[in-house]
Amino acid sequence: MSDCVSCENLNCMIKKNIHHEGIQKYVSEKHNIICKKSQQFIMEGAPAHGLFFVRKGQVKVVKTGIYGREQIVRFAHDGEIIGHRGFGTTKHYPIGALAIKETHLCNFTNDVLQKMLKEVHELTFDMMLFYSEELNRSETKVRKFAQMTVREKVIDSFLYIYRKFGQCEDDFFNIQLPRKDFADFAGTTEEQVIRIISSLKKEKLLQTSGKKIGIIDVPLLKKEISEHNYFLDS
DNA sequence: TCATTAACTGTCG
DNA sequence: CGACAGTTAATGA
Repeated sequence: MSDCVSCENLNCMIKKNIHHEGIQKYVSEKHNIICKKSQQFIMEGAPAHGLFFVRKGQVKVVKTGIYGREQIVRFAHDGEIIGHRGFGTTKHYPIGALAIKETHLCNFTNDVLQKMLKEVHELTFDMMLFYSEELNRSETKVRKFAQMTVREKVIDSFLYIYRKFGQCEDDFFNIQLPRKDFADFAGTTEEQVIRIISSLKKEKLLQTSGKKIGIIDVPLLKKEISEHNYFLDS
């Protein structure tokens, strides 16, 4: 349970490199944390105390905007890293993070992680790939916010959720999010999201049932935004 | 059951 | 397109 050897999460880069010499002693120093639904485990602006790996669960990463408006920076699930920008020279977390549903986390202090990265180079390489991807995503996001209409941003958000979390055979996302969260992620308001959802429902591209949302026709929905945007995997 | 939260609608600037 | 107000539906203590 606590040592990564028996961990079932194959997406985790620690797990991937667990066979390397010398990593074990660091792994034994990590902390296991269990967060209940909607529990916040990183406070924006709080002193950084390491980095979190999602072992199992769903997390949203949040940043408070200038007018007190909340922006969802990204979502994360099994195997992904949270709080990585608090690592290194940064002394405070620039973001907040909270569990969407019950989530199991592994926490490494900066100190332990630093030693680990200096020793296990394959892990360092995987970290670099992660940072590189993150940068790529945020660059794409800048363009999205600058050039897309609200409708396109909302659709894009749905496709992001679809890519990331998928949906079951009944065509509903494998994650439950209130409309407000879609709004905070797409950079608009809850009302706009609601309106776009109902118009997409009329077009038979989307379906809802209470809080559940799902895409009926993925290729068609993609077409809705690819008219103006050369759609790359963001 | 009541009280709170979330989903939706209409309107206005 | 966003902000506000107001109604209805769902949720849960």
